[in-house]
Amino acid sequence: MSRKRSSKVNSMDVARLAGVSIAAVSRTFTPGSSVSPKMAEKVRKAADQLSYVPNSLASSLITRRTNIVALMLPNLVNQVYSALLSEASLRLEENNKQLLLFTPLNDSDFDRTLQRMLEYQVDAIVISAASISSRMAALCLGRDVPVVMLGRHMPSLSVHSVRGNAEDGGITAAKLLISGGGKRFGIISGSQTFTTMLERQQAILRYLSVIKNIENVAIADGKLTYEGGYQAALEIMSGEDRPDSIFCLTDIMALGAMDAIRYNLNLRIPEDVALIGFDDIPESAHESYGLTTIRTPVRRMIHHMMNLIAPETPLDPPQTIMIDAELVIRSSTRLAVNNSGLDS
Amino acid sequence: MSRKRSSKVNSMDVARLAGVSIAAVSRTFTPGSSVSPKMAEKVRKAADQLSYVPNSLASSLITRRTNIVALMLPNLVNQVYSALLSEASLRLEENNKQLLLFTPLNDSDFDRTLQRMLEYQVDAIVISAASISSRMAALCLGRDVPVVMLGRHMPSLSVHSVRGNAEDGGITAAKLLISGGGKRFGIISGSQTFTTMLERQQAILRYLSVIKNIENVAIADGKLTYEGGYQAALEIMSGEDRPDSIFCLTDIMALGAMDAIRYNLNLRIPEDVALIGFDDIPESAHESYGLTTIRTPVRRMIHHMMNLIAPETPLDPPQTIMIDAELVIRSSTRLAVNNSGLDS
DNA sequence: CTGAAAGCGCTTACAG
DNA sequence: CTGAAAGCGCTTACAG
Repeated sequence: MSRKRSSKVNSMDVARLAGVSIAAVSRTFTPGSSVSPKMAEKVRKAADQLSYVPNSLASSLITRRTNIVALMLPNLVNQVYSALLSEASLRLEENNKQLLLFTPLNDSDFDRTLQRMLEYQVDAIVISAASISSRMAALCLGRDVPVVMLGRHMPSLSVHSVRGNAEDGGITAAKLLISGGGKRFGIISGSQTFTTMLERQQAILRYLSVIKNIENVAIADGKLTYEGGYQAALEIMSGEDRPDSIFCLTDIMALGAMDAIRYNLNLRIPEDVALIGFDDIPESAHESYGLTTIRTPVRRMIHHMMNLIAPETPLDPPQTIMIDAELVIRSSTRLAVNNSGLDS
Repeated sequence: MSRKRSSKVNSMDVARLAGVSIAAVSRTFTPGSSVSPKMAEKVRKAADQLSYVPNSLASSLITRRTNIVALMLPNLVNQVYSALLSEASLRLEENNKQLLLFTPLNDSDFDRTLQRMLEYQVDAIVISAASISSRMAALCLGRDVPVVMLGRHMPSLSVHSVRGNAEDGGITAAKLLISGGGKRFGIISGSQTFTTMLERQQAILRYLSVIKNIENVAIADGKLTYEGGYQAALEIMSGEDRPDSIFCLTDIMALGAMDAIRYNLNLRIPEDVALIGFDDIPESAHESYGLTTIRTPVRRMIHHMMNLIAPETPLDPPQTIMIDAELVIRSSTRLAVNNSGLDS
């Protein structure tokens, strides 16, 4: 069978047909190796004839580089993660690296996932919105594989991290809603296991409290989904002191909240209620929504990630890269009624 | 340095510490191998002590299985692909397989991408909405790696394929718009390089023409994006014989079209114009849209894909699995004015 | 159940 | 520039 023969073609077969050593065929397929054009020509011809495909696993065994980077994402229902993945895939592809994707089912098997990444000898590990034990972090460090956390910082871990400035983002959001005349505030929050959510919320609450002396803020859990945001909005808006301004800790929840407010509660946005989100997912720009939001700087995050996983970048000391918040104003918020909010 | 030592721990180190052979350590880490509990215990202890992580690349060299399946997706801006990826990732994870992701930049390097997949010795190749040369298909077949195309069928290729029934979907959509009283029709189409788009469009046109004798259908290219759909809708609606019914070959374009119709043209949906999409992405269910659509059966597609890439499934003969269209009625279409449309 | 040995397909000093 | 040889870290008949 041609099938059997074909599946066994290796560098020796090519070498034999070309009448050269296996070192020669290895060299012609290794950019930068010293082979005469004549030799390379012979080898390539033989390789083509046999449909030879080099085994990168075997070569990785020796070179100790796989050109595979592992990426761990919590899910893809939130478009931010799609965007992160998409951008990472693009940049990696440009650099001839492969992306090995992991989306752990339950939060509990992060460490097992990490273990599998190491078994595959990945060159680097990128983790978004998930945690990792210090034991595993040490293991990665010990094996010289860089780890970068996206959108989360764990000072105790001594791994790289890249994230938006949640503190700054929260303050910017708070300033905007206040400047728009906001008096009563609500927050639709997400799972507290995501530190980013916590940081955003705390920044907002602190600003409201310290600067504006506002203490009673309605908070509801939007569960990081459209439906959750929808329900959370209904909950928040059913209270006696109905908010006129709502912070949604992610855009996807904000979209749900907007739909609930418009179509279930029949209120106007931003006249009756102003909303601001976080992330800037594509849908937020749709004319149906026009959500004002604090953008998650996906491209810049991936740009820094690429630098951090480069072999030239030392693992130690771990770098913490913080990217400034970027406000995207659309139509879900009110214009400043005066300058007091923005200046204070 | 502990770093250096740690990065060199292999089965020999473990064997030495445990006082056994390397075969023994290999066996304790290979489920189903015959090792006495006593031996396994000794080995595990030594392995833990050294933070040993087996090198799956080395073992793949011998077992000829990597447990890696390669997935090629055109992009992630369309949420259908996110859904496909998400579901595939989930199912693969459950089966202890890894997902190696490829998103080729230009259509031209599909073959090069495929080559790289083979270099990594992936167990299977899954391709969505992209083409592959017959040469590469033969190469995969020759190396015994199953290839399954998602949402596209190429009879000439002799690889597996799984897809929704585009013909049936197109007809279902046409029937619905006709039953809703549609008289003048428009189509917002996508890139013709995607056979699925072509099939949907042809099914619609054929049905309109053959069954209803409707020949002049306005067609505009929506470029498979929200913005493209928006522009295409403006274009189609600016013609003299303004359509009262529009087919959008993907939901994402339908969303753009809806926004254009409502907010730019100030027309009502479905009273002035009815729209139907294809895919059923999450946004289509949002209350702001309520898009009636023909669902792409993502879960069932991935389910079949998993079966097709199983080692038990023979590569030959290639299987073509066709999944029936599923109509999801929401509020962007009109109710049947009478039975004539649905019955004919 | 266990170990010694061959070998998976490649790369890389080393010597020429 | 080229080849012979050692070796990357593992698995698997084979013999005991």
